[in-house]
Amino acid sequence: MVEPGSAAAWRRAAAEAAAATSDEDALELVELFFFAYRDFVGDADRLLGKYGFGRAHHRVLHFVNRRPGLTIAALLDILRITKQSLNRVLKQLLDADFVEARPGVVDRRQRLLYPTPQGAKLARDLAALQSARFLKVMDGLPPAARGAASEFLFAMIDSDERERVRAHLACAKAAGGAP
Amino acid sequence: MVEPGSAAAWRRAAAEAAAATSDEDALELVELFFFAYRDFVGDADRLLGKYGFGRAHHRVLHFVNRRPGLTIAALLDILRITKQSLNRVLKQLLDADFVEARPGVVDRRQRLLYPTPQGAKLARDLAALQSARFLKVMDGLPPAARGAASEFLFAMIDSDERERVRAHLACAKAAGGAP
DNA sequence: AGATTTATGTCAATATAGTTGACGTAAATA
DNA sequence: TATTTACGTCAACTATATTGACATAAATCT
Repeated sequence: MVEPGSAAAWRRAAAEAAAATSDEDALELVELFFFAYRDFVGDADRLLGKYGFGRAHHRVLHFVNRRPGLTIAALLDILRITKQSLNRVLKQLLDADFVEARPGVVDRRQRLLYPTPQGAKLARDLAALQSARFLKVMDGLPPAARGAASEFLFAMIDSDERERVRAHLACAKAAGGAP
Repeated sequence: MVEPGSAAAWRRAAAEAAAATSDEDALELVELFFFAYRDFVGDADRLLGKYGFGRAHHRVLHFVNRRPGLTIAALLDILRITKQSLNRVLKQLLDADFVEARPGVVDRRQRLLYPTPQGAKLARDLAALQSARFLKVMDGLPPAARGAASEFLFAMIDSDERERVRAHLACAKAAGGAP
């Protein structure tokens, strides 16, 4: 493919082969990301269907379980939806006794959200499904590549959002949410 | 953390530190994947809004542009939605002259879908946005980790779907779709 | 103490993206 | 000729989100 005598062409090809990610590679990554996410959420969708819940319920239940005592405002901030949209889903989870709301102790206007025992169980089951996919993938990856996957995902997040995500992870870890 | 004298505990800790992915790590990956995808699609959403289109239009336009001459059936197979759902968005794309349908030459029942010039341009602009995120991420990653990201995403796809995805990518590459 | 802000709830209308089910039509195929 | 295939379409429905307006109780400011 490299024409003999063309130093520029050779240099270009060498540079590409060495490290750079081409536009075509990037497009492939875009599509792989789409397909990977499609299958990733598919696992949980099937289980949620048995309870008459959807993805919206999953997200709420997940974050409530992961950070018990979460306020409405904090949840809205994570999910990036309006309170009206959240309220519909949250009310169903409260009615079905998967989530419980207690008035805040320091600020009684707040409603602190906690998973009920059955809520925590469903959250764990859903997380187990999705974690299982990751565990299997990581297990099949060469050890050196494992840290890369996590680094890669973190880098995919908006740069001005990374600190908040990092804080959320630290907070969840400290709370010992659904381990 | 490692109690002296406990060989079993030491071996466990060493094994974990060496390679294994813990349940807590897996949970973190689940959340990172959620946040990464949220921001990834956010880029395109903003541009689509200017045209009055949504994510559904994006997906159709993307795959039509990537594999010109795609049939309805093939598109349904990729998107995993019903033809009624596809038809609504597809009709809008046809009406707005972003996609064109030509009767199949070998089988005249088929409608082969092609992007119009302005459809191809929008598809390219959208792809450029999302590719840019990947290019930036890959550029910031150590060279050794770059291949890992692609491998990782591919491994995240359902095992019984990987062949079809591989075929799609090969097909798109051969067609030279929107490079 | 009274005024204002904050955290949250709620009603109503609307949009987008998807579903199931039923029926129609033209072209390919057995 | 009969059947299957590829696609279109009408209708009713669900899920998830939006905007806008208004209500309430608790915290906070002056």
